[in-house]
Amino acid sequence: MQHFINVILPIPLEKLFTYSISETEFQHIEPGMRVAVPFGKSKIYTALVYETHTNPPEVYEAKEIHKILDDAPVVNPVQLRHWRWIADYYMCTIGEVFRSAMPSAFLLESETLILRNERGVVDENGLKDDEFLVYEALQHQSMLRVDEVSAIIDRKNVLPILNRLIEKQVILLKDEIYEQYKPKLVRYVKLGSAYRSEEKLEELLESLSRAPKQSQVVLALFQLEVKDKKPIKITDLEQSSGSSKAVIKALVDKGILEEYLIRIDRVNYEGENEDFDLKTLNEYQQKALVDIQKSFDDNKVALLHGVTSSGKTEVYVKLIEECINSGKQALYLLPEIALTTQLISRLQDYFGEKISVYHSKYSIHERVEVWNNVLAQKSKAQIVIGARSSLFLPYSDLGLIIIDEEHEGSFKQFDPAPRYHARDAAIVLSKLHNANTVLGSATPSLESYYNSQTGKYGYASIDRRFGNVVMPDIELVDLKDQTRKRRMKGHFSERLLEEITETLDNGEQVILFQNRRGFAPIVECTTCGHSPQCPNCDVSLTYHQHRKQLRCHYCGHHIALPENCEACGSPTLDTKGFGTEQVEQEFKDLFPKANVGRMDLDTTRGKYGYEKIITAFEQQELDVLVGTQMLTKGLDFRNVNLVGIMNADSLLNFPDYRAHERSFQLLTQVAGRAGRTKKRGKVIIQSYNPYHQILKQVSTNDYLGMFKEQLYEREQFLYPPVNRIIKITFKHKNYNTLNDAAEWFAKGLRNVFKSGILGPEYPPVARIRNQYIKNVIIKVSLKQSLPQTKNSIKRIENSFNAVSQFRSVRVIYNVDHI
DNA sequence: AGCACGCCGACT
DNA sequence: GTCGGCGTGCTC
Repeated sequence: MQHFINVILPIPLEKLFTYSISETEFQHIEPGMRVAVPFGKSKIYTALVYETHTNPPEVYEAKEIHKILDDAPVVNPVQLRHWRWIADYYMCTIGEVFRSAMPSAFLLESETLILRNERGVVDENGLKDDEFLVYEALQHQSMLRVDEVSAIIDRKNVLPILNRLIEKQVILLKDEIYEQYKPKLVRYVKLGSAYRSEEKLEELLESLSRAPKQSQVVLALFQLEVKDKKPIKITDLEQSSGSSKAVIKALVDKGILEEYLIRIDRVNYEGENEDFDLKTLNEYQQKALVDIQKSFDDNKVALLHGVTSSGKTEVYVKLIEECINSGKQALYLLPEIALTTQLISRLQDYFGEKISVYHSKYSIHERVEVWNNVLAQKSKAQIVIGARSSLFLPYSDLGLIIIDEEHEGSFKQFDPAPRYHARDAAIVLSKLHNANTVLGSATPSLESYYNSQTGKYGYASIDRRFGNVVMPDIELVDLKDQTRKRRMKGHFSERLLEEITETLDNGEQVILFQNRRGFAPIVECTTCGHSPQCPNCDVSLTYHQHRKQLRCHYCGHHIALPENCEACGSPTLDTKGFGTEQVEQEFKDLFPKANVGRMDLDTTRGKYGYEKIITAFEQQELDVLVGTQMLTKGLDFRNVNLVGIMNADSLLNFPDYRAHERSFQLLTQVAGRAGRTKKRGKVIIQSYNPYHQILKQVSTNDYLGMFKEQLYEREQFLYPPVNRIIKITFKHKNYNTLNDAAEWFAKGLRNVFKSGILGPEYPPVARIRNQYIKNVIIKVSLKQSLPQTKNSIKRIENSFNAVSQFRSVRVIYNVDHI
């Protein structure tokens, strides 16, 4: 009997692929294991076994697998069902879900290596120039990679040449597969076996008397051994002996020390392991906890609506505690930017080593380790705290999912497919595990609040700040008025300056918020009005002061700041608009004595990027922190008493139906950073339009008013939560092709759906990386069947692809686009 | 998605 | 005359 497996490949193809396996392999292989399979003419992919069977495919001969990569499944059946749901709901392939769900180190890569053919007889004169170059290179190097060959002969397509060289017996090819994950090994030292006895030791020290450095090392080693009674890392020895690697190496070479390797986990909690007593909840938290549990009993998702610094985390901690006491796993999801050391160490205080962290700043190796720990149901991974991708870990027994900062748009993956919403996908996952779900926020998304109002979700609230700290006092400042009266100094109004002065005089800290998005500093010629544009995208270049550069935020193109206007030649270039950099600069000029720090994408690169700045601010080395939305999340600064919002209008004027909701959320969250201890905090919001409803609602903390008003608008214009939307994006490098294609598709949609089709329209940035972009939005009524709607769309796409002209147009679906 | 195959313009 | 452009079709 023949045996086969159907596998998922990490490529955007809808179908599963069938490979043949031997009887022995059949005994061994289970769904969820990885196999390496040949695909196409020359590629080897990591595939995931979906099922095994004995039905030979009818129309083709199945290839054999290359090899089995796992002894046991690394993905479980619940995950596969979850992936299937994501692929269906978000209109992508299961292969795309597979690719983004696994740590990249699990998806090994194959590479063709070029080796000398030792047995071939080479006629050097019979080689062409480029062939000779490769031949020559192989005389110096035993092997070459394909991209190296391509660099040598300065051409992309190297296969014809390689084929000729194989024919001429110059080279051989070898397929190399890399398993990317390597366990981390740490180097340890101990005393060489020859020196273990007392007298030998004395002899040794004697003999080293003329090598003070070396004897210092040996003595330090003793001390460490006595102190810790644990193996000693080379790095520790180096440190405590105050000597160098070279000295230690000399001792190892002499055989006085022995070096050995121990495999260790990269992800380790190294804090104190004392049990923290959970503070008892106050009455409001307690009430919320009871309400949440009530929702759980009704099998409902619970929405926890608690104002900023109301102590939601303590409620989560109680829930997690309960969950892990029943032996189940718990997942705490947060937006990437809210995953700060502050929060993690706070949770580690409660749960110690039971916590694993998983997010994008972790290395691929660390991710594999967390994955394996979850898979093995190790207790150190019983609680996972992470960003949206931690949804994909191989949980076998989830009891609780917490989605904190539930309203955050960044839970929706935007760029590579699957374009999933982690909150919604988490709710589905939770259902698959029969687990409980809590959504938490100080400013719930309209969707979630709506669901809690219709009874789909349960609802719990905390409307008081922890310790009865009062909500901050929010003051609106009219920039128009201030400008007219000439009271502005740069971008600072008189009121804001007064408050900053007072706060600094009191030895308290200030946060200044400027969201740079959509209002970046551009350069403009004051003579002709020209501003430098990106050659690849339809945007003005933005000015970055620290490098004196103009940069494109979409494609990364950058040039040095020109001296003269490239259109009219006048040296009258001036910056317009402002971002965090400019706020920082102006502030320094106004308050030369204060220490100011800046927190935005530019200053927080790297794994410890945020931490440096946050710690400096926390320890009050900085008096003022200027930043973007980054500083709204999960940060708890005790000594901040003033928050200044430089310009609220850029948020409000965003061309998008969610702009108002988002502004309310963002401003409320930023305002919540002020006055987290006894004293009442102060917030100043500067705006040209201080009578805007949203600003009023922010200043009076009127969530309900905002909800009602926004919901009314959504109902009027058929937007979520009363309707679903699917966005289709078309991209092509040719302007006309794109327009024709988008129109054609939209017409097809209008034929089927009659109403609810918007567009095609250009997005605010209509060309990125030389690709023109158009969007079509489909509003899908909640009564309409979603699967049927998607089917209709796919059918239109099929006929669309039959038009040869349109085949090269990229079509991207974004279900529930935010 | 990649990647090879196949048919047309600009150059060693 | 070749190199390399990208349109087209396929991958078990």
